[in-house]
This record gives sequence, C-alpha cells and structure tokens, in this order.
Amino acid sequence: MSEEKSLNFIEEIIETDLASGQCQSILTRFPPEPNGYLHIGHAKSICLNFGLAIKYGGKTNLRFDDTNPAKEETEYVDSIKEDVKWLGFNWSNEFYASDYFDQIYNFAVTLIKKGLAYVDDSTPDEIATLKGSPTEPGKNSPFRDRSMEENLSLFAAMKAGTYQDGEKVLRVKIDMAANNMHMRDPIIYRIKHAHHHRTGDQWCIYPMYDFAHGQSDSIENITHSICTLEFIPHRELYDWFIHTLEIFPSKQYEFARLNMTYTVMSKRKLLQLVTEGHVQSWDDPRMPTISGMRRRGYTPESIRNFCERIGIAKRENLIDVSLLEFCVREDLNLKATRVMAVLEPVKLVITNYPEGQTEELMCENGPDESYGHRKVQFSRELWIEQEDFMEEPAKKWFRLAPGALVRLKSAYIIQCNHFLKDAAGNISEIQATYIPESKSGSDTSEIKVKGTIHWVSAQHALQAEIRLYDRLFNAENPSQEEGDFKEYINPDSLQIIPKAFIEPSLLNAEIGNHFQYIRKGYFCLDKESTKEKLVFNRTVSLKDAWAKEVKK
RNA sequence: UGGGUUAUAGUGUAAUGGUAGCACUACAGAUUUUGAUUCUGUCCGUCUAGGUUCGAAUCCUAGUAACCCAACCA
Repeated sequence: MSEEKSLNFIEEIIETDLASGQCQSILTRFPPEPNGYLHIGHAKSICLNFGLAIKYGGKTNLRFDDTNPAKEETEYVDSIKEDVKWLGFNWSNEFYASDYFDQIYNFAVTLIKKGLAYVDDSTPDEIATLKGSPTEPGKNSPFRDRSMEENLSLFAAMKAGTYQDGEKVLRVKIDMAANNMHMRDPIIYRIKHAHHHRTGDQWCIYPMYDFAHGQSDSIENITHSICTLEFIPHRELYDWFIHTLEIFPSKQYEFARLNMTYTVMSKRKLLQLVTEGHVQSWDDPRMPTISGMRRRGYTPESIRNFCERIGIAKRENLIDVSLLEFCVREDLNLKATRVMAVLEPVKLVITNYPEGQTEELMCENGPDESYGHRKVQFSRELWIEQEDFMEEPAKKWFRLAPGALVRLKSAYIIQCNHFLKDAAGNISEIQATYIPESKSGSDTSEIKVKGTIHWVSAQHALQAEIRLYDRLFNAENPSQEEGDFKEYINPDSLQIIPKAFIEPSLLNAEIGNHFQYIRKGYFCLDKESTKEKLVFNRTVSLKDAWAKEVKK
C-alpha cells in the first residue's frame, strides 16, 4: 500500500481546479530568457512545471522569453534545450515569445483604441520622477491625454522606425496613485534598434515582460503559470491585461526560489564568475549550472530527486548543500562501478612475494553480485595511499602501521615489517609480508583484521590527472555577506592531482560513466580527457567517519 | 514612514480545530573484505503576548522579524 503523500500548495490548487471543472487538463510552461545557462534553481522550476504535468496528465511547453534582443543569444537557447532534455523532460511545444510579436502588437493597438494606452515622450528620468515612490503617489504624464488617433499614428511610427531608442514608449493607462507600483501606468513597449536572434531586424519595438509573458501564457492557453515570489506584485497587472483584453484566463502562482548554502544562484553573479575568470566556463564543475553539474558527474536522477525533497512552498529558504550531496551519493552508490585508484601514492613492497610474479584477482564491480566482477593485476610492488600508513598509529587506527595487519582489498592480508624514509624524513617505501592463505575468496587463515585498504599494482597502473572540487564559496550565504560576494570565493575550490595511479580498466572510461574509487569518492571522466592524458573529476567524496574522528 | 508575502527542530518540509510527523545534518551503536553502503537509536521545534475552545501550529486580537516592490531587465 502506498502512503498518502501530502500535496504542495500548487498541487492542491490544481486538484481543486480539476475537480471543479475549472479546467479539463493542465498546461504548464517553463519560460526561461535565453540570456544565460540554466542552474539548479531552474531545475527546481523545471521539475515543478514538468512534474505537475506528468502527475496530472497534462502538458508542458518550453517557451523562450526573448523580448530583450540586447541580452539574448542562440547559444543560450541551445544550451537550455540540451539541459532540459538531459534532466529527462520532454516539452510538448517549443515556443518563443517572439513568435507572438504580431499578436502582442495587435493587443497594444486594441488597448490604444480602448483609450487605455498612450505614447509618452518623457525621458526615463521624467517617467521615474512622476512615478512617485511607495509612500508617495505618482503624477500623470503630460502626454497621458493624447487622442486615440494620435496615439495610433505615433505607435505606428514607433514600429516603423521613425524614432531613436528611448525617444518614446507606449504606456498603459491605469492609476498613477496605485499602491502597487507596477500599476502606475507601466511601460509596455520600448524602442530598441537591435538585432534579435530570431526576428532579425524585423522589429525595432519590443514588448516589456509584463506585456509579453502573460499574453504568451494566454495565447498558449497555459492554465497554471508558475513563477517565483518576486513576481507577486506583477500578478495584479497580469490579471488586468487578461481581463481588459478579454483573452484566455491563465492564472499566475508563485513559489519560493531555491537558495543553497555556499553557492550563488543569480545569473548575473554566475556570469561574473565566468567573465572575470574565477571559474573556467559556464560548465566549470564547480558551477551550480546544470551543465557544470553534469560535467562534475551529477546524474539527472539525483537532481530530480533533490528537487523532490526540497519541496515547494512560499517561504524564503536556504537549502543545505549537504542534501544535494546526499542525493548524488544515494544515486551513484547504485550506479557507480567500483574501481581502485591511489591519489597520493607511496610504494608498498611485499617482500615475500616473488619478484616478477603477477596474478589476476577478481574484484566486485558494485555493491552486490549482480554488478559482476573484473580482473585486477596484483604484484610484488604496489601503490597505496600515504594516508593509509601511520608511523605512530593514533587511537582507533586500523590501517597500516609498523607491525600491524591489514587487508589489501580483494587480495591478501599483509603485515607491515619495515619502512624507509627519504632525506626529508618522508616515508618513501613500506615493506610488508603477505599471508598466502588469506587470499580473498579462499581465505583459510582465520585472521580477522579491522582495516581494508585499496591499492594498484605499480607495474600495471595507469597515470591520470584528478581534479578535486570543493565548495566555491567559504561563506554560507555569500550574497548576504558584507561587501562583494566574490570576496568569499574559496581559493582552494579546485585541487589538481597531476599524477594519480589508477587501475588499467579505467582506460576504457567514457563520458557519462560513473565510478566509485573505493574509499575515495565518486569520479567521472572529464570532457578534456584524452587517451594520452586521462582526466577525472571528483563528483563528491564518500562520507568519511574517520576524518570526523580525527577532527575530535 | 505605503503596499505585498512569509514565520513549525541546525536546514528543509508535513500536520487543513483532535497523538507535532518525514528527510537531511549532528551524535551514539550494530553489521561490514570500502571507517562507504545498510540497520538501530539519540538530541533538537510550532516568532511573541493575550484571547476563543473540552481541545489551537491551525481560529481571533495586538505586536515582532525576514523578504519583495519605485529597470525603456526578465
């Protein structure tokens, strides 16, 4: 029996609408402006809009809100489509606000004819001054009472290209004393002689957000137009246009956008990180962009799951990034192939293992038998992690130390007898003897050890560059700290290990594969990797109880 | 100092007048050929003050706090 899962407030509205016959089926839309790359905050909106349609048997349109040619580019359109698809969603129609420029223009003409819109020659400063303030009512523009005929011809002239940018705007006549600033004769068309990525130079006037978004919703018969909280004050205007133009009554609902600890989420700030070189690119694995997360090794499932768990509500939130990490570990635990890699190597010599001898050992590829096995070469000289040996073992230490017994994963139990140091006093070689009858799978030694460590055979190992990522910011909420958010960038967010030793099977790794380097974390092949120079990204580390123990 | 929105464990999110639940985090323990996974348990909460009611997170009154709104951006 499945448990009754509680509904979020939007699902409640939808169920009410469906039950009352307010609508037969639902139609939502995801409406990005193609002026940047999608990030995890957009993923929340995507999962909501598409998820709702899937849950209630409706449909979702992908609509580009491309009404500002100065900022928008085809590159962004392409990346957005790729990211939505990668997340696992299919839109039923791909639309553009620019598809509707003719209709929107006609809506404006309708408003003029109704005496509800006028051409204003005021400067931006004059318009701002007359607008008043939240505590002071605004004043009417001197151009507010132009005749319908004059407005019609002026607006036609605006469209025809008679005027320069900024010379005139079209405003709607509502109420200059309204409490809601958005109702004080908002501008609905401005002149912009700019090349549009889709309509080219066909237009030199473009509708503003408030006169494009709701109209597009209505043209498409969107039933539930879901946006973020900052658009609440726009809703009154949204409804006013629909009512005044007598068009399909789409309804707007608002939810709280995603904020996450140790990251920034605004497109403006993310753009700055890229253009100022704090990160390499939009898809830098440290970026909270969908493309960055994909490159880092996140899976669509883990992101969708995260979006499911954070919930939908109207209060401001700051989600702990550890929830995201939990979600990706949970998914990768089931998907990642287990392999062995040594990031910070030290030589281990098995002194009683014959020189020149090698043997193939069977290693499990995953958490249970169903994942199968692979063969891994074992030999006298191995690489192990420096951190798995302690000259003077700490309390509760159960890895390698002088005299200590430990198991080499999938191989033998060994005992450390000796170690060498270089001139600088660093441990340069560890020597041990192995117990032949302790072989993994056929262990008759009856020896129990607490520790198991990973290794790679020195003569068989491949070298690879490994990139370890940490949080991009040191502050929990960089945007809310004093000063510029960039002051809180973590200088150690990227650590490159130029020469790690990895097991040979990794030569066949492909982009999109996920690996668990046993005891080290989840990794994936980076797009910069070549057969000559392998490059891996750490998606996320494993939980590390020992590291916590050490901190105490 | 106008208008709008929101207040539930450390972080999120449920409970729709009737046992404050779930997840993450933190902590403790069991299992473990990954100090992973898995399993078990613990700590911790209704913004404040009044009121209505047999009973209030929920209803009423008065406060308080946070966020949003004065782009020819979306």
